[in-house]
Amino acid sequence: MTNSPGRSARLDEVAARAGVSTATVSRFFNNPDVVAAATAEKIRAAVAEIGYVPNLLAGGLASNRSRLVAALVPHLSNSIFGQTIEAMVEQLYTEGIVVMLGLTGTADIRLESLIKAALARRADAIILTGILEDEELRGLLQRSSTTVIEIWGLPENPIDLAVGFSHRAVGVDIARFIHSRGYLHPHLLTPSTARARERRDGLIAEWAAAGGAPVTEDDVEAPVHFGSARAAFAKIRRLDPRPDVIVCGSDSLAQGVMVEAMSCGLKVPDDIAVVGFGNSSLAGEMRPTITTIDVDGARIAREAIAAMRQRALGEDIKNRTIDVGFRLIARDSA
Amino acid sequence: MTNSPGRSARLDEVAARAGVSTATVSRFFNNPDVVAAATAEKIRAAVAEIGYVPNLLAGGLASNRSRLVAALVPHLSNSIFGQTIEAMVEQLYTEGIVVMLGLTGTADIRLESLIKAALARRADAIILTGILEDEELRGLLQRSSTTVIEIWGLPENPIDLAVGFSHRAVGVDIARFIHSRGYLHPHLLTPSTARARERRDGLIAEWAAAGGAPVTEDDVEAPVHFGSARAAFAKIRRLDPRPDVIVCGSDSLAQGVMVEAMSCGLKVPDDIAVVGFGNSSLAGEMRPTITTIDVDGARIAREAIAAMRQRALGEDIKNRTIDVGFRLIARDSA
DNA sequence: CTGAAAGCGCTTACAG
DNA sequence: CTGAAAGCGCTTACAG
Repeated sequence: MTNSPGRSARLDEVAARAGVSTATVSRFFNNPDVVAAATAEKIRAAVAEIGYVPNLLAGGLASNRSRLVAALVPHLSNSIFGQTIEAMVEQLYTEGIVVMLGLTGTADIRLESLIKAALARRADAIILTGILEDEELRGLLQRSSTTVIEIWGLPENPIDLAVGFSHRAVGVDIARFIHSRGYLHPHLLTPSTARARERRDGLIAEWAAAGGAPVTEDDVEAPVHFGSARAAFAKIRRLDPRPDVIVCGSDSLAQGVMVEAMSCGLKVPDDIAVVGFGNSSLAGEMRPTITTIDVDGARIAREAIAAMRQRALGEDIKNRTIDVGFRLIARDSA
Repeated sequence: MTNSPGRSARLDEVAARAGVSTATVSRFFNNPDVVAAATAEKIRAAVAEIGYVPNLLAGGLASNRSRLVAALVPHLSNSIFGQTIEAMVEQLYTEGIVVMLGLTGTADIRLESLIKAALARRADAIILTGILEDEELRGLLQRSSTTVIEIWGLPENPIDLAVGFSHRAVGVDIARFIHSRGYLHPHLLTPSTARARERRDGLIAEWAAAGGAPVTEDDVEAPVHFGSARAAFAKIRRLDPRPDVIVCGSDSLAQGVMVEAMSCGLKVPDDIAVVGFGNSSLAGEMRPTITTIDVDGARIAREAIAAMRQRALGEDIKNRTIDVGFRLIARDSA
């Protein structure tokens, strides 16, 4: 609790005060089991008296461990990734690892410089939500010793590790579901992202295979706003035959469609059914409740962290790809 | 584009290849204006050939600049802070500064260890959204050379710098607004956070001053879910006299109340009016649109970053506190 | 505009 | 269980 402002205490000052070597103080922080209880107590006291906070820049340089994980997502707001990021930050926090948040937006150039920023800080791991096509960047990542974990999707050729689920399978499941419920004219509202398009493709293929009538569809610019649904819905009303179920690329899109439909006097699901994606909290709380796809974002975070830990321990990782699956939750809206 | 996996290239390898000293390569990255064009070109080529990515752990240690800003917020999901975080990450990105995201939740212990984590990484600045009471922690921050910026609120005694607005003034403005609209029985739905309570206090004081009838109220546990509104609304219906306007601590709470009210056959605002807070995108897009308080989260981010920059340049900062204000946006819901 | 060299504050084999 | 010392990869006065 001493120290003049500006200069922070160093490890050797703690060591001097505790009457031990710097090596021992370092061990006290990084490998406490090996230091004797009495020694630890002296160090603890010295740390408290001096108000010592270790310099992890120096520590990271020396140990080659930054205790920093980079999480690169497209957006934060209205984003389904928020859940995974939140889970990741919370879980990593308990091990003293911190998350560097990178927002890639839709520009590839940003993804590139964010990856370099993460590499420059010697991030222990880089979590990627986007799909990285650039061969040069993939090579840069592979040559680095950093653990790279692609989450959310399930690339057939991962850069390093991957934790996610098959978006195509989601589309297939939704097709089967709406078919089994007897809907005849699905309309797809697909955000302009690669993953949403995979789901769309799966749905259309399965729907056609089941002998369904042609599907109508519309794109919605990502990131999706609650209100993107309005313009989309106006178009839908003019369609002939009018769709009897609208499959939305996100829950907030679904919610927007429902609010619009209901404010036009239509009943959900009787006049028009709606399916969402993501099982955000509002899906269960909207009236009527929203039929959607549940993805366990916290589990994705857990599996990713478990993989990092194995890597850090130098263990061999058998499954480079982990499928966490998903669940279709049938509620009132469809 | 060479290098075996595992070991990354060093600055001296670039220097050797370019035929210059390490000092010059370092200047090329950090102070490019001082290196001759021809020299710069040689270095650029060497960097590309080797695929060099600087080690910012070493750079930060040597220069005492981490290029890391810590942003500590309570939550990400359903959070009004997301907007500010997003703006901050985006703006800092252009200057090569990265954001460490800390989630403080509601436990003070987490705030403490997150502050220490930020200090340990020698963050160039620490952005705090919560209110920090702990004297010891305040002292630790003040003794450090880190710039501390409290955002969102406007403490009368800032640790260092503050950028935000008066939550009490928000309450006062809402009281005046609902009074001017002729509402008689406001009901307050207040999330259990310090800031929401300041707004509540301001509203109640002003309402009383204007001679209004006693206000009814209820607390809602933070973080507020879209559906927290349901239970709250059930209680409201039993109130006598029944409130004619519900002042909600957030837009999603307002939205939840509206959905509930409408599903009970009540008309908004005729049977019951609703006021939100935050002007999230859904406020303008809900039907009816939501009367709310707009806060310019991006501006908060901008002002905070401007302050950091002044600090970094060693300039004197005249205003330790910046009030960015807020606006009441009257829409259809009240 | 450029270079030689000291220094930033830790960690970690190695030896005991 | 502990210590002496080399080393991690940069930056930056200082001198030219």
